Amino acid sequence: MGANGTRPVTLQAIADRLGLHVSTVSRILHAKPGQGGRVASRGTIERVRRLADELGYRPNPHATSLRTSRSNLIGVLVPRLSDLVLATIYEGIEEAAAEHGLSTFVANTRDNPDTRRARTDMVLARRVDGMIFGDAHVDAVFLDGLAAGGVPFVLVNRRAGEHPAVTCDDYLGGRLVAEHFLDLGHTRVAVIAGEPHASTGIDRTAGFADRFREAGIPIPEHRIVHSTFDARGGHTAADHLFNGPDLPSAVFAVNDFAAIGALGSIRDHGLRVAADVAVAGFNDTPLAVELPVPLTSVRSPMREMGHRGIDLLVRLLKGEQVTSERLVPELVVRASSARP
Amino acid sequence: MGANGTRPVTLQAIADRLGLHVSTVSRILHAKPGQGGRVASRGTIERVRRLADELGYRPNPHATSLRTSRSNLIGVLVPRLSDLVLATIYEGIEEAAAEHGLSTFVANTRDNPDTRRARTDMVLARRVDGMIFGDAHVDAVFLDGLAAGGVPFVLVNRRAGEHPAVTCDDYLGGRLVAEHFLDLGHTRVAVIAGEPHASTGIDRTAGFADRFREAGIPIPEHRIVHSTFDARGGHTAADHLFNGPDLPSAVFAVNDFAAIGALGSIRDHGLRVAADVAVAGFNDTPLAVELPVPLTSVRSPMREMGHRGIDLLVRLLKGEQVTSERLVPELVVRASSARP
DNA sequence: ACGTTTGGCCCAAACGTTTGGGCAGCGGTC
DNA sequence: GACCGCTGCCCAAACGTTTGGGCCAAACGT
Repeated sequence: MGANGTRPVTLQAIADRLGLHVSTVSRILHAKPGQGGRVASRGTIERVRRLADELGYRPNPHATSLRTSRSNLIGVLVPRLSDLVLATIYEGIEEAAAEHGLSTFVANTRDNPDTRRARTDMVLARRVDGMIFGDAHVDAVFLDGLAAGGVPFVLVNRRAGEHPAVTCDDYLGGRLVAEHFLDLGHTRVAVIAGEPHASTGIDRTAGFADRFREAGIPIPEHRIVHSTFDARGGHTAADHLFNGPDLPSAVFAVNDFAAIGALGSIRDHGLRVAADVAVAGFNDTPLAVELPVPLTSVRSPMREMGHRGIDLLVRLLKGEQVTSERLVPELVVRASSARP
Repeated sequence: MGANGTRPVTLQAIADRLGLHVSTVSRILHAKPGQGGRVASRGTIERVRRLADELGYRPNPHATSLRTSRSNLIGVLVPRLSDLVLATIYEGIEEAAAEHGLSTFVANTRDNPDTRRARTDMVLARRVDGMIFGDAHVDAVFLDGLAAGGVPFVLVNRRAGEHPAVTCDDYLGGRLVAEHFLDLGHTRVAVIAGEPHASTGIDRTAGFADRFREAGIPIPEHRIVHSTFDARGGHTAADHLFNGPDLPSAVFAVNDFAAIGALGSIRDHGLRVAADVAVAGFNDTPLAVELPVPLTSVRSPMREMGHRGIDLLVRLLKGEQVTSERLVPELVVRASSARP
């Protein structure tokens, strides 16, 4: 644009100045260096290239998209960008997209079906080439519908149905924490399990619970409590646990922020972290290490997930067959789960 | 789109089915209800409208943009979305943009001039109608150039030069904290001042320092230390303060995350928050209240800033004269600055 | 009965690209 | 010297909209 500036320079403008046809200029500026057959004479190519960047030629993406019906745009839907986990994943997506010459379009759905529907429509109306969902619900009915409609997409962070997804191996992550708690001799453990529709929470909880069951210590239902993925949700859930008669000696929160909320609750209940109750989180956000009692957490490759998500989508758009990927997590032990 | 799906329905398709001309259909579907002169007969309008949404007509934005050279796209640049403050502001931007029928395009610049330049180019190449910068540097040379180029933009969060900006009244925020520390009787205070190129850090620090100077207690240079805006940066800066011989009794970090990092440092130095050293942050992020020692902080209307930013930009795009806005902050006192 | 207005619609150009077909001229082969 | 295959370029259509202008018929005024 440029209200005061010169009109943007077009292929036509370049062609006119050089006495060439617009199509010739188009081919020249288009041909990737490595391409096969030469498209014009050495000299012409040179002149066109020079003039193009002397004039600062920028192809008009709308014209291109109109003509080719490819927008090089990717729509990304996340529950909320103010969730550090998703924001970090999105940073990975953006980086990788830029490497592929793609631009991304991100929208918050708040994990709310109506908003998701509305935002998806908006994004689709923009004629994106494909989508990435970071907010999948395990019941994949929405996504099934979309897939049936022929929209190419991949999932990140959460899996759903058989749709291609890049996730952390959440089940394994849960097992790692369980293993650690078992090592410490904990038998009365609790889980702050996140939202029931998110595969992350489900799988992390399942891995954790399975490992304890294998150790002969099944976790009673009332010690597994759902929550939102933020500090406040973790606080509320932990209140639930600590108001009951059956105090846990260790708590696994499936998300660092929920864990921080749990720390708040523990404080409010006059208990001491580690000494009275061990706490572990998930994702190993940068905050974990800075907390007054540093937080044990499972490191998940968030940025990497974004990268892989784009890679997967790009392959999908090329028509390749793609399969889900599961990245491996790593337990980082800190003072919040020190040996009592 | 829709690999398997039907071709998207166009104006032409609707026109053909109804024996009308495409231009007629265009006008009908375009006319906002409240518009003046009728554009077609009642009956025709009805038939077109009905068929359009029966077929699920979606205007092709590329064609529209090509024709009108308006994209209804806004480019947003932020240092990093994984900074909760910016992510929250962006959520506000997105909400407000959606209300105006605009879509937003966000990119991370990492506060790095080269990346900023590159991302700006990319966004401009997409022919956005306007931009919002959340990463302005006080030396506005980059923005001056852009403005000279005729690109319409506004700033949020940080101000720079005379460019229209929506900010928090950071200076006032700094004063509020100073006032509070003075009330508590602190005389040896320090500031973790953020990055020297960000107006937020500068103004908050200035407000704080000015108030202390007015109270006859100028703050020595060595107790004002710069830092990045994240936990690690705050930690490092605080280490600086607490490794010296001249221990402060109160620390103002211009950002909650830096404050959290300071908490980590205080812990490492065997000091107790509040009892030994008071701490205050800025932004009142949701984490502040959950910390083991809840954090005193200045609440800034982040989401609101996003809203106002879009409003300002929209007015600017309409050609109106716009002026900067400064939203008022509020001090929230918590245990981290309890009376010793 | 005859000009003039109005309602309702169509025409065509334009926005900036991409791309399948051409069509000259030129160097070589038989 | 007829033929072939290049090289280097041009032509024109198409993508889906928007929009200034026009045209026809009906309604209106006197």
